[in-house]
Amino acid sequence: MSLITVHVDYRLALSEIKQRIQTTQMRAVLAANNELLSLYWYIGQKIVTLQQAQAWGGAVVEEMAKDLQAEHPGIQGFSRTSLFAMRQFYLFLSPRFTIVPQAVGQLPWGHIRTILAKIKDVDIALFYASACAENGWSRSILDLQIEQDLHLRQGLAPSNFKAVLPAPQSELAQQTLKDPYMFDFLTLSQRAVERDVENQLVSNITRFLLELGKGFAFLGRQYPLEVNNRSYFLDLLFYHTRLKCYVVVELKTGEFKPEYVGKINFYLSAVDDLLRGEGDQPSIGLILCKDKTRLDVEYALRDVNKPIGVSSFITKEIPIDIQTQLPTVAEIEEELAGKL
DNA sequence: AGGAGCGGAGGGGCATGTCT
DNA sequence: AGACATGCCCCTCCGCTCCT
Repeated sequence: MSLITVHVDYRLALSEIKQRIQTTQMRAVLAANNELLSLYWYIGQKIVTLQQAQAWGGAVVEEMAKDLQAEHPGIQGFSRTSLFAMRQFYLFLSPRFTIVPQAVGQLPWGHIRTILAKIKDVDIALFYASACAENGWSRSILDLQIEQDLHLRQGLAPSNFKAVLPAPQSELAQQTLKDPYMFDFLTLSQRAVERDVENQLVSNITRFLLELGKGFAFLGRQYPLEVNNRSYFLDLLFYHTRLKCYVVVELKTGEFKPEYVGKINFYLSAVDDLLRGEGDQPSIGLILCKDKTRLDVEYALRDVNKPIGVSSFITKEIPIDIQTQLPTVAEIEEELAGKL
């Protein structure tokens, strides 16, 4: 056996061990978290049972918090507030579940408290719990997604995926698109043209990718394609790692027009011919426009054989009347001078 | 080293319910 | 009706980790 082979074997083994250490650590943390949540569930259940059986109120919670804290001075997490949260946790989920549901068991306690505080419907809560576990959101991102009603937008974009893609791929593709997209990190005037939107999207690429969702890998803007000695440029090009296909995005700052479909259809054929590789699924088109009517989109997509979706997007626009009402620099300086 | 981001925790206080 | 109890939400603080 040559030295080089030994070297390669060793490197391979080392990387496999490293990976195993990581997954074991992760599983241990998850298991510990699950145990903790089971404890919280149990305490919540105990409090509810006591309150029902003895017709006790919150005073018992107060008392229990005091006693537990006195009993375990080093251990945190048993304050009055925390015990109330455990009680709420149990009351909320116990009509449907006898133990901590799987999606919820993967979340940190702080995330669960956020969901409990903001969501009153069990199904919607479970939606956010699984989305959060799947995407690894921090608490502030979870907050943002709830505020922007992700559960109402996911999978709602009108498309022809069902008609032109085979079953599992069409379902997955549909779930990937939202309607509308929230680009509220963009500040645009009424006259914004496509290139402005594109510029801002690219300079806010982290927020943009977060809003698009998991799996979108950014390949470029104004991506050049050579067809028949003529150059065409795609507004934005992505590869979706889970769908295993290219995603062509066309930006329109105005209302949806049927001819946009023809254009993106052409781009999709070009991408399928020039870029699509052996294992790649058919490329998908997404038209992002400021406005659309569902019927227009349905007609425009009806007899198109490339998978295309249409979503609108919402930005933080500065209305004209406010723009003209904004103070001038001189006015601000004057104001400041008065204060000092 | 220190700044930023994250998650855990608890205090303060508000809204509603209940008792006198 | 007013006083008091109860439930729980918002905000902030703290400690930890990771990155620069």
